[in-house]
Amino acid sequence: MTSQTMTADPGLGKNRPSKKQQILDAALNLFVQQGIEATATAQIAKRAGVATGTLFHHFASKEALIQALYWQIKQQLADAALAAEPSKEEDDLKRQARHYWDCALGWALAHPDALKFIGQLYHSPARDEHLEQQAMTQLLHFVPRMLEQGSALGLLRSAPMDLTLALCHSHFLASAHYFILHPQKATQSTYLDSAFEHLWNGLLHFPLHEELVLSH
Amino acid sequence: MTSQTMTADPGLGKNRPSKKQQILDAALNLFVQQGIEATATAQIAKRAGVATGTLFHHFASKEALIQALYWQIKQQLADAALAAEPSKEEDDLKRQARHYWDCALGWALAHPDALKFIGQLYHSPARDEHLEQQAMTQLLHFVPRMLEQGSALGLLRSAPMDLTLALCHSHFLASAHYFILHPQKATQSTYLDSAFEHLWNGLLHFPLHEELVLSH
Amino acid sequence: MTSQTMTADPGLGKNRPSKKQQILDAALNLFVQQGIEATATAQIAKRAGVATGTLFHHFASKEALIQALYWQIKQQLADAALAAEPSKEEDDLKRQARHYWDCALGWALAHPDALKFIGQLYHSPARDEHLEQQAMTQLLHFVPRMLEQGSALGLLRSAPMDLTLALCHSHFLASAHYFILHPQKATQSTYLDSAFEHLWNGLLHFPLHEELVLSH
Amino acid sequence: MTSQTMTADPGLGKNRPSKKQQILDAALNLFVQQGIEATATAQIAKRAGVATGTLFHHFASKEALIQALYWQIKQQLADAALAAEPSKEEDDLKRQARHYWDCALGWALAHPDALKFIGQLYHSPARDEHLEQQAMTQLLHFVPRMLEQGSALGLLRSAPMDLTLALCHSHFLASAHYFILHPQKATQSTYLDSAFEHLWNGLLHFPLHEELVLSH
DNA sequence: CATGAATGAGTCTTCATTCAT
DNA sequence: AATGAATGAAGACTCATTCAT
Repeated sequence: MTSQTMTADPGLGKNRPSKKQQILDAALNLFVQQGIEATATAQIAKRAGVATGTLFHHFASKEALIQALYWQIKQQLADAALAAEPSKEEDDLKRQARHYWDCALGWALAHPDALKFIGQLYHSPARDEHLEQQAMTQLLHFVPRMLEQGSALGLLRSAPMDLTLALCHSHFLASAHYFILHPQKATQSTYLDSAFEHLWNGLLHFPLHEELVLSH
Repeated sequence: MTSQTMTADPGLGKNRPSKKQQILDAALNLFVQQGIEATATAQIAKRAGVATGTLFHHFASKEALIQALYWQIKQQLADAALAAEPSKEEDDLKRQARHYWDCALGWALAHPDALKFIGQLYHSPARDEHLEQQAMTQLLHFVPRMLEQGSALGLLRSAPMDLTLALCHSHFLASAHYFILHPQKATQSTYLDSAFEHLWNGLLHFPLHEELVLSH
Repeated sequence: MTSQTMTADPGLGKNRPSKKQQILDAALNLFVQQGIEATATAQIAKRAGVATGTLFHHFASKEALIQALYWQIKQQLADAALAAEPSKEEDDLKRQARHYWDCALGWALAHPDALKFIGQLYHSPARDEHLEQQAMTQLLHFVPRMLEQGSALGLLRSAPMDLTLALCHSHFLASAHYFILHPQKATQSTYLDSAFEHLWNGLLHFPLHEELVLSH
Repeated sequence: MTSQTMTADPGLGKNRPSKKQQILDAALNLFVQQGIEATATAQIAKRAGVATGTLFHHFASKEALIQALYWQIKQQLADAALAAEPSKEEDDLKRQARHYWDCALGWALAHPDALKFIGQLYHSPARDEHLEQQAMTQLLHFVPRMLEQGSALGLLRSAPMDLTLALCHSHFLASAHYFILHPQKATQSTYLDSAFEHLWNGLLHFPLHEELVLSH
């Protein structure tokens, strides 16, 4: 929660969020419910309790609003994953990975709309590839770091990094999406473990692998 | 197994596809390039070489067109995966899985637009969950069948089926997407193997697992 | 029922009405339910159980269909009123008028859609004034005849004929409409008498009139 | 009693009517000339000198515009009839009725389009029966009041109220329509008197009635 | 900063009519 | 005579954006 947008909230002592944030909140909610294109700026403004014109004072265009929202969410997600960074000395890479996974998944479950929004943009042709790259390198840099670490230790398969990153990203999104759709299953460790194991095992390097399969 | 839509093409001897198919083709192309919402029905019709009204003669609405397109693609994908069904006697489950994987991935690479379209719809709030279920059970029934088989053999982890299915689906989509974006990598077995291994290993059941990790 | 459209019904011995008549029937029904403009020719054809093209074989245009329908209905209404023409010797003009009124109203109640259709066209700017005149003079000539007769006898006020005709026409339409909307009231003579008396008294010529009012 | 829509005309000192009123005026004019269905919203906007969107800023739909227009006209008509309410002490009910009649007819002749519009809607299947009821009870309440009064005095026939109301309404519409079509006749008292007498006599109660007819 | 009426190009969809079969 | 796929102009309505207050 560190890099929270602190735009000099004009609300002074009051706890009411700034109009800008109200707009972002309203937008997120509506985008997820109805889709991005299907949501009119006027509707966002109404839901946020401001005038139509006000929206365009804070965001140059609808497109800019979408990108600001996207960036804010990615930032919050990274913050959440890094919130209580595990001691670097932690010798167990898996446990470390699980720590990040739990933090990120926990945040996702607490902010289902944010996750769904990310998902919506993921496959959109309007997706800003450059923005995505930035987010990954600036915010979620710990993911490639861990992968390299594990690979160097011989624990993880030495797979192409960019492919692996893409697969991890998609795996996380799919898992989070699943648990958001079935909230009661997010409380059962069977399901939670299974999702993480699926990812982790997929990354592992197994000398015994072939034997196991052939001698089934 | 060819459930190809054979709508008694009125072109008879001529090889020209039916207007309905022309519309579907044009729609797919434009949807992927510009996004679904950003594509006007009039533009689809023009690209298809028919009148605006013709589109609505064949599809009740833009929404119906989208669903018809989705269904057709899923059907073709299933057909492709089942095209040369491996001998049932095949004792190696992994090889069998790889066979399906290669067929499906091959089709995806040959039809990048179709894949991208599926991806676009995947996270859309307009997504018809019911249709998705139908597609999975009617067309891609071989996936759950294999998972159960492997689980019964003790080869695969006994994970919740619905979660596993969702993760496999997303993994396939992400992989295909990656190779479509980087076509030259789709010719290198390093990459191709890596993508499949990631999925397969994630599914495996390892008695030795914990030991391996702890004794790294 | 004399001038029924006898278009050489190709149905031969069968009792099924000709396609042309089926179209007219379907059109009437839909026009009344949804409005004329709101009813598509394709819908009429479907309801009539014929192809879209067939409609345009029998009627040059939608407009022509409407006019044909209008004419047919006016004809049937006139036929109904004249069905059992009272003996000319009938000395009581009021009884004679009531006879026509009852016949016409009876037909209207038996054909509510027909009446509503006439009503719809009554105030339409698309109304063909010429056609209306023709209908009045050719089919309902007995109305002006009676008015003149009554006026000559000194029984009816000598009011301008065209104004009186318009008022009678509108009175009949309004009455019929009322009884169609409230069918159970069409069985009570209180209501039926009241509607007719209202018209008839309005036409009467009263030397005693002013006195009655002033000395109330 | 002037329930005129006084929507705080933003024109301030300027005499230019609000855009909303401009739209209503343009709509009335075009509806009457071409018919309601035959008039495009874009055409209304153009005639009103505003953008297409502006129309839908003030009225949710074409349907809503029609209803707003209808309501405004009924209001103005009621205002006109009640403009110079006759002294309550007026002992002659007929003279009182004639007063209302003249006021209403005068307004109708001064606003022929308004009258024609009412007429068009009168028989439309799109007619909102509920709105009609409201208009009658809220705006034109003096009509049923007079009828009851006259009936209590024994002057008017004790006919069913709702039927009588419908007949009076239709009679007024037909009369107004007639005079609008033949404006020069609206200056001759022969015609004006005749129209009113027709209505009034139709309402009267005549003990001598039968005798008069039988002894013609 | 905030407002919300105004804009007009653009969207999806309808529908009377035609014509090859 | 009957069919129904095809047409494309036209319609109602939307919406991102601007601007005077």
